[in-house]
Amino acid sequence: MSCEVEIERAIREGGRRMTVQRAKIVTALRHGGDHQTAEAIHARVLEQEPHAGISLSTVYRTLETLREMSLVSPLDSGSGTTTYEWSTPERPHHHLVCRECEAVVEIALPALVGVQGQIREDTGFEPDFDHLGISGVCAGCAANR
Amino acid sequence: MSCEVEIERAIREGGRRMTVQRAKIVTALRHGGDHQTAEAIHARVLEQEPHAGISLSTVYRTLETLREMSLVSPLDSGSGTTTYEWSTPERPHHHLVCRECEAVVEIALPALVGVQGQIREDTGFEPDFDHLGISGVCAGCAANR
DNA sequence: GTCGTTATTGCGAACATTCGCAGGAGCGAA
DNA sequence: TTCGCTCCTGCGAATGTTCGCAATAACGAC
Repeated sequence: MSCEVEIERAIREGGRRMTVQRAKIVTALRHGGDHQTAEAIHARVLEQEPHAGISLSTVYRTLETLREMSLVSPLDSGSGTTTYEWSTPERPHHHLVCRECEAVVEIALPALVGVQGQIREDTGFEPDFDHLGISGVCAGCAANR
Repeated sequence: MSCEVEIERAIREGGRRMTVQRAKIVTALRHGGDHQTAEAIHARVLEQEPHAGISLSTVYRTLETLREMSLVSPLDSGSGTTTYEWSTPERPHHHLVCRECEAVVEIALPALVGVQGQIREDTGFEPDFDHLGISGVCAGCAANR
């Protein structure tokens, strides 16, 4: 999923429509770096085109649509705000979110594939293990106690 | 942690105070079954004592306090409301939350202990793996597509 | 190009949760 | 028992996010 044209085609599949708003949100997401909040994406769109008049609701709805298509991954940072990043299936990773300082560390966890298989066999449930947000306490905060 | 007196002692440790509000919330939690929302706990307290005048903020704050003490486990059901259950360290389990029908299935995942060890070794991060909420799609919803 | 269907948008209200503040209450010390 | 410190509470406002609705616009069919 490297170029905007491919994304447009992906959006059209399944009866979805390509709109100017969606195009702008996708561009903002892809050029704005990782872990952006909905508010930040909204601001970025308005900044580049002040008369665009895009609404925050639309940003949220588009992000939800893109998530359904596995194009973006939300990350609940624990502090009440959700951040979003463009999916990178070629580089699967998870996030360790510190409950105290809210730092986020990326980590690859290939061992989870086994757990995923176990869940599938035991229950038939298909877990979303491609982008887990794991909360806990980071090394720094643990030392500070 | 079987009886209210022990809980009271646990709360007092660490400079916390035992209040009537906290006692009522603990009772409501322990007698109200699993996976209650803050609103439900609040309602249960008021129901048993209509003149108690306990506020919803206090319910949220008490739940947060109890979570810090690992006495309750929150579960984000994905639909925007969080449910709470009394911790059962003697019966460790996780929750599979279906993204489509919101059904919740409990599952034991002893294999996660290995993953926990890997995270700890690689990063020094101490993950909260005692009560994970794993989202995905349940067998029924997967079949219905 | 025009038309009709219907997905999508913007708006404002609703929702669940958190926060700031001033008053009240718990608990240790005397 | 009283006192004082400070933790806790209730209130109302603020937060981030979702929802309902009417208006708009995308896209396939002709």
